[in-house]
This record gives sequence, structure tokens and C-alpha cells, in this order.
Amino acid sequence: MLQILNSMSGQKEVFKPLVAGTVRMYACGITVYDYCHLGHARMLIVFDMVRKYLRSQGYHVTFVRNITDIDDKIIARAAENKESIGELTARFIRAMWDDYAALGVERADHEPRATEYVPAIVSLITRLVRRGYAYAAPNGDVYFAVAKFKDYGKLSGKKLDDLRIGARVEVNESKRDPLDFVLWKASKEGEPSWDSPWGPGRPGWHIECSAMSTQILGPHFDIHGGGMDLMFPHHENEIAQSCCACDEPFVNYWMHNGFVRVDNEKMSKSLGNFFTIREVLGWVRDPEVIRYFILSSHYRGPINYAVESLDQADAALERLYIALRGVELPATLTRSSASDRFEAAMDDDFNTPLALSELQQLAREINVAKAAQDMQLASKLAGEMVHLAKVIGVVQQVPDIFLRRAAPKRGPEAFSTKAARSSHSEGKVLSDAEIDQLIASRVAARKSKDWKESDRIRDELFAQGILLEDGPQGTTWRRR
RNA sequence: GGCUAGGUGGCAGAGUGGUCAUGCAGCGGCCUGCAAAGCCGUGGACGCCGGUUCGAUUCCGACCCUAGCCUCCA
Repeated sequence: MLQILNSMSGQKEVFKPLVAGTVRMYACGITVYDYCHLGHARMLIVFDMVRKYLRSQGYHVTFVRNITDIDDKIIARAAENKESIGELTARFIRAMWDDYAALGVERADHEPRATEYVPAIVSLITRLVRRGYAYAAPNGDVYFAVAKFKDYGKLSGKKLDDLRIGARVEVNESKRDPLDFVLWKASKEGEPSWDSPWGPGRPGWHIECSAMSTQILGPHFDIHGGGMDLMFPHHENEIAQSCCACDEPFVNYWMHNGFVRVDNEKMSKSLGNFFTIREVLGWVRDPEVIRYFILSSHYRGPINYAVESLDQADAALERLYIALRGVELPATLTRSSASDRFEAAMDDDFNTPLALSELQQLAREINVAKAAQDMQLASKLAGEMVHLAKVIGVVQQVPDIFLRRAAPKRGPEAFSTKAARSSHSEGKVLSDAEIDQLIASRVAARKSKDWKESDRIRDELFAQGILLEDGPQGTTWRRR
């Protein structure tokens, strides 16, 4: 029985979909004006994991992740780069998809773009104006009147009066209440614009998500997710817009993932202390390492980026792959109590660290079976492990492919954003054939008990990052 | 100032009112020509102060500390 910690209530709640057997979920996607960073990676991986797990439990999942392709920052960046907005966003959308592919994050069922939903946005705003929840200001902007929505602040636990006291909102003469937020922005000279009943303009950020989610999933759906930083004001505003426009409850379960920190500070574009996904991909032997790192903490808590954490994830994955090495996967799947424990962990608000520990236990059992020469049992357990791991998107490769991949060299820029970004040259890499040849000479040396020569070759290879292991079936190698 | 998370062994990171997390690192053993990997065993922890309890790291209260949100941000 799946339980989800609902940000709205702050409680774990038993998950009950609106329509039996189906789940409709929406996650706020990316504003495409730069490369995705590790913070985005966490959001992407977390909700990909949620979707995969729900699917593995037999739900038919419709997943929507929007793309914000019109926004102040996009306009500014395009001007800075002297390229068109369309070129800029197309470039970063492609880059984003490459990052998805690398991380094993599946594309959503729908990836609506704000610019393609302007009619839906305009009609939603029209409705809010007609119902008295929004007003057009003299300057051509349209604002949502926060005070008209009784439940405003419920998600983030804020009260309107408290917000007004702490408000750092810039003074804006057009707003009736400083907390009112913009639904439609009158366009300035040279900015992209769409026609509307309030004159040429473009949508505000918050209304996009309401329009796209409602249009695709309906006015009331199951799960809405995003980073913690979106809880206020973005999600709060979405709730206000959607509820006031549709008189429906909007979302049943709100999920928010924690931040990625670096040097104990939130990683963010505005602080400039971010590592992009493509950078970090260059510092791990395999993208699965990033996924394992992200999923080895619970999605809601904070995680700290450190090269050491990547290495720990690498070591943990290595152990799983070493267990699988030399074991044939079975044709049919069998379940043991490990599957029950794995699912119990996932059912408990997606406790991936605990679920991963079940995989580690399975690795031990496989190793024991292998040592006892019980290859049938080892195979059975390996099949179960790979099957479970698939649910969260790790351990999906042939063991030797993972184990023989070279660990990349890292410059100082991998350790801190403060270090200068620099490129570094890769050392010479031995080919598999060369490695096999050296191993063959060493096997010969061992046969004649020439330990000195045997160790010399092993040391030589080790200096190249290649680790030899002598087993009953002969000598195998992997990189470290 | 308001609101929200969180403080667990050398590190990372789960969890629980009284027997085990898990991974890495350490120690002892088995295996190995020696290693590596693996297996078995093992030490080490719950921010601080009170309270409830037969018993609290786990529940309650105060305090200290950290991060986040209150302005764009996953």
C-alpha cells in the first residue's frame, strides 16, 4: 500500500488515484535558457523514479512535464547572446533531452511548451477575470487578486498577513495588493507578444502550469511535483488559479524534492554555484553513478554534492555489478522476500535508500550462492535484483561494460565551483586486446611460478587503472 | 521577523519506544603463490537540557546549530 507524504497536509497519506488503475501526474519542468544542472537532475530523476515505480505497480501513468520557453530570463539571455529566442530555447531543449537520455530519464508523455498554450492561458485568465479573481491594471498587466482566494498559503503554511510583513516585493503601483501576482504581462517594445483582450503581451510564469496541466490532465488530477523552491509562490499560485477557475480541488498529492547543495549551500543558477549535468557526466565512469548518488538519499531531504559522494555511489554500484558478473540471468522471474521488502520500502513514500539496501542484500546472497557453486540460485537472485533495480533505473547494463569503463580524470573544477574550469587531456588508454595480451603473458608466468614477472605485469596494468583478479575460472579484469 | 525542513558511528545515509539498516573506511579470520573480489566475525552513533516511561536516539517541551522559503530559481 503506497503512502505518499503530501506537502499539502504534511502527513503521509495512502495513495488513492482518482480513477482506479491510472495516475495522472504533472511535474514542473525547466526554463530553458541554460544547461541543466545537478539540481534539475535530482528533480528529473526523482519524478522519473516515481513514474517508473507507479508503472511497476500496475498503474497506467500519464506524466506531463512542461517546458517554459518564454520568460524574462530567456528574453534577456537571447539578447545577451544576440540570438533569437527560438534559437536559444531550441538549443537548450535539445541539450536538455541529451541530459535526459544520459541519465536514463524517460521523456514525459506530454511535454507542453508555454508558447504553444497561449490560447489556453488567455482563456483561463479570461475566466478568472470574469469571476472576479483577477483584474486588468491600467498598465496592461493582469493580476490575480490573492485576497480573493481563501486558501491562499495553505500549501506552504503561510498567512497573507505574515507575507505582507516580510514582503520584499518591489513596489508596484498597478497592483491592488503587493502580494498579487501577474497572470499576463503587457509586452515592452521589441519583446515577443501575443494578442489578448488586454492588449499584446505574454503569459506570466505561474499561469502557464495551471493552463497546461488542466488542459492535458483535466482540472483535478493525482500528483503534482517539483522542487521545494517552487512550493512558494509558484505552486501556491497554481492552486489559487486552478481552484478559482474550475471550482475543483486541483491536485490530490503534492510532492517536493529537496535541494542539491554544494558547500552546504543551495545549488542554484542565481548563486552561480552550480555544476551542470554534462560536466558531472564527465567525472563519473557511467551516468548510473549520478542516478545512484541521487537515489541513495530520500527525495525530500537535502543532498550535498561532493566528488567523494560520487565515488561512494560508484563503489556501491560496483559491488552490485561484481555480484552479477559471471551470472547468467534467468528466463523467468522469481520473487523472494527481497522483492517484498523492496516494495515495502518504495511504498513508504519512495524510500529509495532503503530499497537500494535491499539490492545490496541481494548482492550478498548472490555472492554466497556463487561461492557455494549454486549457480542456479545465483541466477535466480540476479534476475530478481536486475528486475527490482530496473524500477528505479540502475544496474541495467552488462556488468563488464560497467566494470571495464575507465574512471575519468578529474581536474580541480570537479571539486568546487570556485576552482577554475579547465580542460585536461586524457592519458593513453590500453585497448582490450593489449590488456588481454598482457594477461596472457602473466598467466604463462604464473604457470611457471614466476611470481616476480607475474606481479610486474599486474603492477604495470594497475598503474594504468586496470585491476586484475585471479579466480577459479581464470583471470578477469576491470578498471578502477 | 514569519514559515518549513533537518541535526544519527571516521564518511555517506535509512530507521526504530527495548534484537540487524545498508555502502565505503577500520580491525580479526577464511580464501589466494601474493593480491583483488568475496564470505564470516567485530568495534563504533543517535545536537544540548529537562519531562513522560520499567525502559527513549525514537514521544513531549525548552534551547543551540544548519539549510531553505518569504524576490527569479528544480
